[in-house]
Amino acid sequence: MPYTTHEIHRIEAKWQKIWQDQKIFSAQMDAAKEKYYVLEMFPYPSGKIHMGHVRNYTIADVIARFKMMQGFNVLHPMGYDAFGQPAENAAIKNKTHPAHWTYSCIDQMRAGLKRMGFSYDWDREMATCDHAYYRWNQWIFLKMYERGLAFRKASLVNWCASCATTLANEEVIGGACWRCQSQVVQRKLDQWYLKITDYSEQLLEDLRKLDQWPSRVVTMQQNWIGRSRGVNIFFPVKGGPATITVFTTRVDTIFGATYIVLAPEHPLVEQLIAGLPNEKKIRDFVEKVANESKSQRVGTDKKKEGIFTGRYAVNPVNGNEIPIWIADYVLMEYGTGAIMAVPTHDQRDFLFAKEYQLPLCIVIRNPQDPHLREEDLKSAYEGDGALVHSGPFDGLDNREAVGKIAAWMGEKKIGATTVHWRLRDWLISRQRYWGAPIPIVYCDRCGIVAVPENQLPVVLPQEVNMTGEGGSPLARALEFVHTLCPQCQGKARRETDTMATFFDSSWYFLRFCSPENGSKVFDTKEAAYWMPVDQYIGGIEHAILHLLYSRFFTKFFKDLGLISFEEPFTRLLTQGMVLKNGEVMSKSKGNTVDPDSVIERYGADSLRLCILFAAPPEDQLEWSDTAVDASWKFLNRVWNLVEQRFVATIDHVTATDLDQQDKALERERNAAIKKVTEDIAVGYKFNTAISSLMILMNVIDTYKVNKIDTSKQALLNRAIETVIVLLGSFTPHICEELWERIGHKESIIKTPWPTYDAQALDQDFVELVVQINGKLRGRFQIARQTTEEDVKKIIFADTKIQEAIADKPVKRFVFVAGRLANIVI
RNA sequence: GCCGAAGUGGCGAAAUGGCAUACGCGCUGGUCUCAAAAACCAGUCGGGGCAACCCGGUGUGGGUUCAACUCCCACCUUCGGCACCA
Repeated sequence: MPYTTHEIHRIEAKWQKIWQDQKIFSAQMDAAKEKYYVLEMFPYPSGKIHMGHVRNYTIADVIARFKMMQGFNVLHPMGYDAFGQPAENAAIKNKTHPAHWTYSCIDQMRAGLKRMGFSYDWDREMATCDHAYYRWNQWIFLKMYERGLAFRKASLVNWCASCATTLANEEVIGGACWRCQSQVVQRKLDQWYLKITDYSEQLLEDLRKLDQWPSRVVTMQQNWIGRSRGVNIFFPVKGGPATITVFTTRVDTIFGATYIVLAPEHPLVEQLIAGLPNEKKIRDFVEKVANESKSQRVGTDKKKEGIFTGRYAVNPVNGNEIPIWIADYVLMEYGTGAIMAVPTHDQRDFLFAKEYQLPLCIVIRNPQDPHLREEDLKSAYEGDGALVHSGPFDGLDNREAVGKIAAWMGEKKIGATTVHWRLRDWLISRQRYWGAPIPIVYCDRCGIVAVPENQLPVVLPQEVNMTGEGGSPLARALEFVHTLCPQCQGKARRETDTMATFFDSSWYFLRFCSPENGSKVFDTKEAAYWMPVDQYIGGIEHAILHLLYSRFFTKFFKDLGLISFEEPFTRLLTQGMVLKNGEVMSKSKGNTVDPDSVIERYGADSLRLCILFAAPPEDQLEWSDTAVDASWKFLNRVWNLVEQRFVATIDHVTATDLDQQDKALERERNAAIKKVTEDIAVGYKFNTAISSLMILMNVIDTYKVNKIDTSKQALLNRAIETVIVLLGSFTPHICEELWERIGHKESIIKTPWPTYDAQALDQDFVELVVQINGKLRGRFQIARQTTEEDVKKIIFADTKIQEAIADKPVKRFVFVAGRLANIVI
């Protein structure tokens, strides 16, 4: 029977049912067995699965199945990151409820996942929009609130007008909303924050432990956390009473500071300009900058603009009086919102100083041009050199001077060494409906009151009027809003913002260890056994957002004493995107390929094989219809091989004296075991693992069996079995079917992973490459153990080699046993 | 500007410093067929040669080495991240 489309569908459904009925992938804690936790970043349920999901989950599935066959106790769960704005938007558009929309998407998604035959423990399936899940969000929030890690503050926040909600810093990509790409503006609002900055040091330090993460992800996190060591310098304002604190990483240039610049939003601005003659002009300027969006303000080629306050500060190292300016190129969010300007050694300051004719003073001598004068400078010199005009530090190398000047300033109490972080606290309030309610109540008498633990969950009300406009929808659900204060029982109001959905996904991997637990956020014994996740797999787009937040939550749980490890994900794989015609597949570009349509024609196995074979997991993958066809052809070959050449009545390999053909078959069989095992284990090189199976197939195809000789048939049988077992993780349905057909009773998953015989890999004769001066000049079939001396004799006796050498003297003879000889003449 | 990754046939791609292009696609020719499809067999980096074989060749230019896709230096291109970060 050929491997027809009809047959494929029958077989795939059959085995999916068997796996389900027998609970083959159900994971139970077992202290006697070594665990392995494979997890892919759980999907946002937006409808049917797409090729990106298929790729992500196929990679994970191969790893999970491979580990199962290697005898690990594998946890491989799946769930849905189900809260979020798209559900709300879709509900508004289609006049339905977000819950309805979300659960119907989940149904479609689950069906798609099952059709692919993934090895999930479906008993652990969960969705974050279920109150059995999000009540623990609320619990975590309360624990953070108790410890001062969740707090409310009024400040400028990122606001996306099109999404009608606030955004975390991590959600602003290049000045635009991560979801809808509209420009983000600043708004002053009272909002809830998580104090992720308390963990800056740990989040940075522990990156060192992540040696099995892609280095670029580690680097991106490093940059995001952005530790910079420097000095806070205190500049007294002439005529007092204020002191301006300036942060600098270049304290070595302090003697070259010729003016000071404040950010327009700097709190001292008001005090400094009050009562000055040009007060109004300055205020107008501040106003003008405030009205610019961030991207307008920091636009790449934008000219720096500023205004003189009329006031002066005293440089504490030399007593120089320097003017205080306000300029748009200084940002309130970074450092202290005030800088000392050193135009000779900072290009930004240089451009500004030239624009407004401010003074320059060289303090680092450029070794290339030591006599350069200020008036000849074409740009700032940002390199190294010896200090000049720097009082007691003249002549010092500027890098050495950094520490010395900082120490000196510290002693004189005119500066203090400090560390500045780029990481900001995490804004989690969202003015949207479809999210976990923040468990807080506002009481006129008691103020901000946390909802007591025993009153959780604060359930999201069903009936809400959503328009996508006019603030939090929950604020209009009066039955929800009006409540009693847990402390005084007086009238109170609930918090009507919901939590950012990244909160939900920051701890789901822990919940998967005990998803049914109704009394605790997670079972600590289960978590101690299963966690950390051994292999995490997902897209690079989460390099900062989700992965940073999850690391933060993990550290928080450790501080709560619930877990004992620091990092949630031991090894991380970021899979490449799936492209069509050179562009990322997306609905808006209209270049998607529906996995279902491929499955319909070729089956899930061909789709899986095609995706695994086309490119290494981390690389981009260009989708090709012909490649699926090729995968199907290959599986068809395997199918026909079993049908036509496997003889079930012969099952033992008895022959001991193998001929050349037998040895070649055995060599390829063992080589395939070695290659597939190593390729999966070392670098998830599925593409080359599969190619080695194709090579084995090619050898099997040419292997001839004498009908009378049962030992040859036995060898062939064994080679066929090896193909099926090794292929089993890649294309599980067809392999289970064939495995059963050749007489096995148990699932292929229960079969131990095969081992190879190193001796069988050795060849009696090897091809020795002979080079002359590194150029290929001949090949010789030589017995494997031939010594260097004997090789020399054979080679130099060869007429072609003799011709090539001619009469030139041999200077050197390089010999690599079993591989190559190089004659240098 | 800074940081990171990558650049190899017509295409997807492969190569512990040791035969460049494995494996697959596509293409060409053949077997089978009335014919086609499928399947199978052979060929397939460029140039020269009837041929054995020779020459060139992994983004560019240098270097290290008996030997470089691989290591080092400089540059070009593409992609990704960060970015008036003081």
